[in-house]
This record gives sequence, C-alpha cells and structure tokens, in this order.
Amino acid sequence: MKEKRLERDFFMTDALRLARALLGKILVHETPCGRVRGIITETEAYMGVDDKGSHTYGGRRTKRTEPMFHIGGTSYVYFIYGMYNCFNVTAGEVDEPMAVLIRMAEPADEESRAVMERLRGRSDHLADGPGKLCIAMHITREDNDVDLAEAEHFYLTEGIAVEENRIRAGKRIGIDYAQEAADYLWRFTLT
DNA sequence: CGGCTGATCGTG
DNA sequence: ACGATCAGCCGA
Repeated sequence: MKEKRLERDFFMTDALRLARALLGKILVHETPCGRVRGIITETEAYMGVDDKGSHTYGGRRTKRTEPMFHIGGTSYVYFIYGMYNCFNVTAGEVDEPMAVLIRMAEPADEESRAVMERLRGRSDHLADGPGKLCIAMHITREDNDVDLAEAEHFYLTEGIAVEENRIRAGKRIGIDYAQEAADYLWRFTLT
C-alpha cells in the first residue's frame, strides 16, 4: 500500500502544534544503505525569536541557522558536541524561524530495523535520542536544508493515528541555559 | 535505573 | 570556550 505523503500545508503552523502533530508520523529516508522508515515517538518544539532555548532566539540568523528561516517543512540538520547530528523540521512561513527537533523514532518495518541495526552496529536503542536517530536513519549535514514536502528521497507520511491521551508533555532536554524557557513543557512523547 | 565522565569539533 | 549528545561504567 502507498502511504499518503505529508504536503506543505501540514507544516504551515507553529512549532508547538507541529511537534504534537508529528507524533506517529513516519519519516522516510532513501539512502545508499537502503530505505529507512521511522515512526516518530518524541519531539521538541523550538518557537523561534522569543524562545531562549531556540537557536534563533532574538532573531539570530547565521549560516548555521539559515534553514530555520525557510518555509515550513524544510530540514534543519546541525552538528553538535563534536560528533553528532540533530534533525529538525521547520514550521510556519518563511522568516518565522521555528522548528521541531525529532528526538526518537521506532523502526516502521523489519527492513528498516535491519538497516538501523547495521548503521548503529547494535540491535537495541536504535533511535531513542536525536543523535542516535540521525545515525540510524543516515541523516547527515548533506540532508540539511532539504524541502521535505518536495524531495524524492526524504519526506514524511501519514503514519499511525494518535489519540490525544497518548501524548505526554515534559520539559525540553539539554537547555539549562535557557532560564525560564527551560521549564516550558515543550517536549512531547508518544506512549 | 540514576548519576558521572570523556570523546570531539564547527560555530561565534 | 561551549554545546538541542552518547556510551560505558559505576553503585544501588
């Protein structure tokens, strides 16, 4: 069966709503190592210029953060801690620099599990963290600034239906420097 | 399971 | 210098 692909309008909202909406959706990446499909199970919202946790807080616009200013549905992949990548999906209009960090995914089928196991070099904890997810789904900086609503090899599909009561909200991880914004319940997990 | 630590480098 | 992190190790 052919899964329905997510179109532009899905991404044309704010990061908080998009972060919830992305739970249960399937991220698809066609790579040289094979096709990998992951069901998204944890996300974090980064709300942009007014959010002290966001790379674009205060309107900070640099070569690194540039994709966050692009149209909703653009990939934003950045390098962190000298060894890992983090994958985000931008939200909203051009020049509204919001994004959703994709923190976790489950392999959506057995072929995807096999690819993830090979890329990760282990059979557990395949994509239960933003860095691990990028390794398991072969997301690199070459996948930065790609339009996920248009690209052939990198996109999202409808996935599974998610009841509101299966979504847990919690504090975002790793942004202790963000003062009061560190306590916002802007992390969403599918239980 | 929770806490600690070293690895490692592009960006500002 | 400093991170939107991870793995391995420790103790409980």
